[in-house]
Amino acid sequence: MKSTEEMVCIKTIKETMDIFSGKWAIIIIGALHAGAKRFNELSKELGIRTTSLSDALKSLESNGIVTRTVYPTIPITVEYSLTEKGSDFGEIFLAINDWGIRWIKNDIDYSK
Amino acid sequence: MKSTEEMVCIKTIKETMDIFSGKWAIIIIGALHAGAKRFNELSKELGIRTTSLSDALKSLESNGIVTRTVYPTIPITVEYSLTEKGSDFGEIFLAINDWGIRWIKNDIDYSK
DNA sequence: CAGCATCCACAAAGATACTG
DNA sequence: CAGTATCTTTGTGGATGCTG
Repeated sequence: MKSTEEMVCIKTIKETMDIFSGKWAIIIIGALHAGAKRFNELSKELGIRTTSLSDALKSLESNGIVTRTVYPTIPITVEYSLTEKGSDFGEIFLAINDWGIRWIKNDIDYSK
Repeated sequence: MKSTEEMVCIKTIKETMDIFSGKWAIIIIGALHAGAKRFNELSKELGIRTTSLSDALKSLESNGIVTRTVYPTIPITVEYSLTEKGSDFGEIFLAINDWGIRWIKNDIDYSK
């Protein structure tokens, strides 16, 4: 399906952005875009408090963006990964990333 | 420039999202993507208070996303339009719109 | 018409501490 | 390890009214 100006719908954009509002949603999706990660991995990599991360992941899970998988190890291991819906959002994530590379001037370390 | 997983940079994403955070930034860009609009036009079309709109437009202007043009009519007329930088973000806006059409179920009225 | 000033409400995020 | 509980702080947006 191709975008046309005629198909642009403010209401759809609003609802979509509601899902991804919040400081961390898109960052988390970006981190998971490279592959599944565990709770504490995300917390450390992104520099986000466990409280905020927990809230954000719950919201993303309820919206069908991420999947939570529990491994009954001791101690417990929990892995988060993108659903198809979430992975499909990766296209947007990459577009944002590209835009940032084009227009934001900073010392870019692609390994971070 | 093409995106690759290796070029993804969390820091860049964070800075980019800071520019577009807030409830209205991306909505406003979407509205201006179809062409320049005046202050009150935006306010009515988007259902946004003048205070919030004013703040959002100032932020976007300071980040080089929109241009403010004043026409010395009586009463005064002010028109907002996207800069090249802002217009380039339209690609992301359309991607978000497409994603919403694919995954958000609602009664879509493309004329709105 | 295009805002600004002011006040208020609420949500989101940070800090610290604690648990199965 | 993967969270939850609680409290505090901050920020963003809404409401109302006024001005050049």
